Amino acid sequence: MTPPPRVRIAPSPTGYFHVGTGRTALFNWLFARQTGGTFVLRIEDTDAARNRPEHTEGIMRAMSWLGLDWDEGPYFQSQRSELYQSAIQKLVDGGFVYACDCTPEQIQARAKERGGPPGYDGFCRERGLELTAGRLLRFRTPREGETYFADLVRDSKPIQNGSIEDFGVRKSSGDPLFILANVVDDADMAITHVIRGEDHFTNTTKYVLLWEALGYGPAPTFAHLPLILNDQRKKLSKRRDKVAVEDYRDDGYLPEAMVNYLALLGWSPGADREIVSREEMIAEFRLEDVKSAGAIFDERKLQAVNAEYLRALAPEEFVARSQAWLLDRWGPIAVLVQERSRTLGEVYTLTDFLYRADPVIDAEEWDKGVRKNPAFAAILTATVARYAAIDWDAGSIQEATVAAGSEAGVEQLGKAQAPVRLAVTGRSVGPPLWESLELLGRDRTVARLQAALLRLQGGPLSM
RNA sequence: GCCCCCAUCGUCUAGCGGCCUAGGACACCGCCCUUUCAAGGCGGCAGCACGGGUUCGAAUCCCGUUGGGGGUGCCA
Repeated sequence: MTPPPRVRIAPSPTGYFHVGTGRTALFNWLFARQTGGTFVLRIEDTDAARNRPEHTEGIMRAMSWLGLDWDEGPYFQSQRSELYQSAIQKLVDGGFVYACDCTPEQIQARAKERGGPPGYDGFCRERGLELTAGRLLRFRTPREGETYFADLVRDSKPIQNGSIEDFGVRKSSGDPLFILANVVDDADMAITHVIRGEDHFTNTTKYVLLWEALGYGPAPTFAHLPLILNDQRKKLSKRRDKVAVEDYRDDGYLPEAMVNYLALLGWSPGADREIVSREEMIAEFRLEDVKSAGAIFDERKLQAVNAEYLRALAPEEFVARSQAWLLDRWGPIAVLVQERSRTLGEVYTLTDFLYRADPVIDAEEWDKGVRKNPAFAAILTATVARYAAIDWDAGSIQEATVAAGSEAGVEQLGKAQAPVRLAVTGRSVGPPLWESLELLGRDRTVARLQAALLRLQGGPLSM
């Protein structure tokens, strides 16, 4: 009998939990739960520059929200350096690595000069540079032979070792590079199945080369999952796509619906079913059944799935869960409207802009605001531009609004913020604006400003 | 450029040589139900990228073409 599998999810702390990471975590989790295996959480934080403790909390919160409980960890690569150092020493002793002092510029320049492909050309391979600190260590990729790994999801064929460049394993700072830490940890944690995104497919050949050099025995089994794409068929990117799991949580999706939808991206329960319980997924999930083509993330379909889950809720539970969601949004702003409210009813109208898809625009106040402020449009245009480029906190928003105002020739803060307040909240009075915008979020704020500009274009005719 | 992967309705997918006149879901469009809007029911629109093979038979296997994606960092 083979021992139960050990799998892992290994996110790097980048500040949010990517839906692709969520799907990968889910498939690992399903596999572990189904086989009685172990699901390990490992934080890959070898890049000290990008490393922040609060990001790790975000990862764990998102995983918990999705209901993906881990059995071991979190392990932190930043706390396991002895392990990597001894692996590096092993590579040094075995003659598997050499020192390199080329700068990226030099490497690039040489590539350009010879007109060949970019990438490292092996310049230092035979220079016999001393393996001192301050120098990058590169893996001496065999020139002969080929390397192969089997994949449960997609076809893979042997790769000519000669086509693999001498990749770095230790930074000049002494810290391990991703590939090294990744291999060492998988070996140390006895990972049996590496289930990860297709973007790691090419890395896997290097992974196996390293694994063998370190004498770790049989390599794990691999399963490279199809990428989740945007509607341009490109890898989902933070810059232009809604990629953070927490954003979907904040928009009011149910975690069980999110999990169900994510499972449908690359896998199918078959028999013309789509809505399936967690238990059914655990029972029926097969890595071998995962599709190998990329899948576009379609929020409309997610909405439909979510709507089904919502309708299936018992009424009391629906009330409880929607209340909790409402409270989350409204709580932080409540205290800010206390001194502005004459009745509890007004508390609602002063804060409704936060949890409605679009603000309720009071036509009278809008017309009056536009009439009284010749720079109305100019201010909105200037804020749209500035809001895109700032940190999203109350202080920065205030600064940017003041700057936008003077750009539009308005020095009074009251006048500069009025159009923004009208555009975003629909009213001329309300809670403090900067905090309101911070809570509302950059995307929604900017979208409303743009909608207001559009509304303005039809404005003069109707006045 | 080079290496690798992928290819069924607009989108997510079922299909793993005959059950395919290609099924389901989302979206869209009708009709029914309904005081309204949803939900629900019924129906419609829409796809095997192309070209060669293999086979009695191909969406399913093979080759090529085209198209798409990923990788090509002292990021992970």
